[in-house]
Amino acid sequence: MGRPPCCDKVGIKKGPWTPEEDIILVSYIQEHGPGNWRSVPINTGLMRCSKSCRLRWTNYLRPGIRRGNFTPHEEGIIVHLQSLLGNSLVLCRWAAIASYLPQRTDNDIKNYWNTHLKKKLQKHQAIGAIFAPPPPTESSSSIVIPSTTTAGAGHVDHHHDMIASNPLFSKDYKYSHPAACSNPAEVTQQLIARRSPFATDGDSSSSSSYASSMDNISKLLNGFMKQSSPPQNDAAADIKPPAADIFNPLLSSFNHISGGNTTTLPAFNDMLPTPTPQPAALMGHRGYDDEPKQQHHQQGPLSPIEKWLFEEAAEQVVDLMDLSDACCSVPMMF
DNA sequence: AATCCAGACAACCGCAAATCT
DNA sequence: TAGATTTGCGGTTGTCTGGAT
Repeated sequence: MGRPPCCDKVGIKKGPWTPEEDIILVSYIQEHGPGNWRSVPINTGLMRCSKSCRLRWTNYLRPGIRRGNFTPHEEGIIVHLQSLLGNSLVLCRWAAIASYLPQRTDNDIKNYWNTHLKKKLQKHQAIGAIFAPPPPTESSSSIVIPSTTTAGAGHVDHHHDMIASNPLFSKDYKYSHPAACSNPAEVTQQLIARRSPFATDGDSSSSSSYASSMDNISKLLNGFMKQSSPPQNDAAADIKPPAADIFNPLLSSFNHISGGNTTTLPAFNDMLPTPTPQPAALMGHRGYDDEPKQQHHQQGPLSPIEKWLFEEAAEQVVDLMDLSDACCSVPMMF
């Protein structure tokens, strides 16, 4: 007696998305906005489940997504927050971490962690196991929590070790991360400031994110518009072709934006990610897409857990600074 | 040139929480 | 209030690509 099924399981297409499917999805969302995902495959004729449509949009097609290499600054944030969120809660909160990097998706961050940062840290920790001073004693005041992440499976992590042994903190991160300053209060403020998706931190690279995403979609649209071949299979033949009156303005808008003009397409502007760190992400609340949008824009007070995390982060940075000072004379292995 | 292998990343799966009737 | 359903998240898998042999 709940909601009707979003889609029929029979005939659902899986695997990589085709440019045609992307176009259909983008054009539909451009017209109707994201949300109400169960209606997307029904109304577009896409042979995909609503879940797949949402994932495709969220992780790939959504405007504002920044693709490509992660900066040392971003790496620092990820490693830092992963050391906090990934080891202090039951699960690693990729969504919470992603909320501090509005231009990156949780999937991207997760992938980047698993393919790059995890190995980087493991390598460093392996070296550290040989050269590092004795581990802290149990009398240390820091909280020791069993790791539940894949990265840390089977061992207990100490926050200080995690951060102090972090090559990003001791090298690139130390000098590029705005939070890597000597004032713990400022560090906390900076972390809190990142709750705002529109907070500027002087990162010049951030300005390119929207354009790069627009560029991708523009290419997609261009490629699609050039194609004159009919759908290659029966299933695709059933797909309702997007109307030209949707595509033409869409294409011109994308070209306009990706061409360097800062004027944004209003409809897409409204759809820009609202990556305000959601207390829900920390508290386990599951928000819905069709929730009132202003809810995501509100900064709101910090949840108790967030407060605790930020306070602890500030305390740990103080300790980190002590450690960094102590280790400054030690040549880095990188 | 062909094959193998590892890295990168897109997509899927399962689960839990929220929502609806 | 119960049960069905949707939605979102984290973990995992599958596929593609580039480099090495």
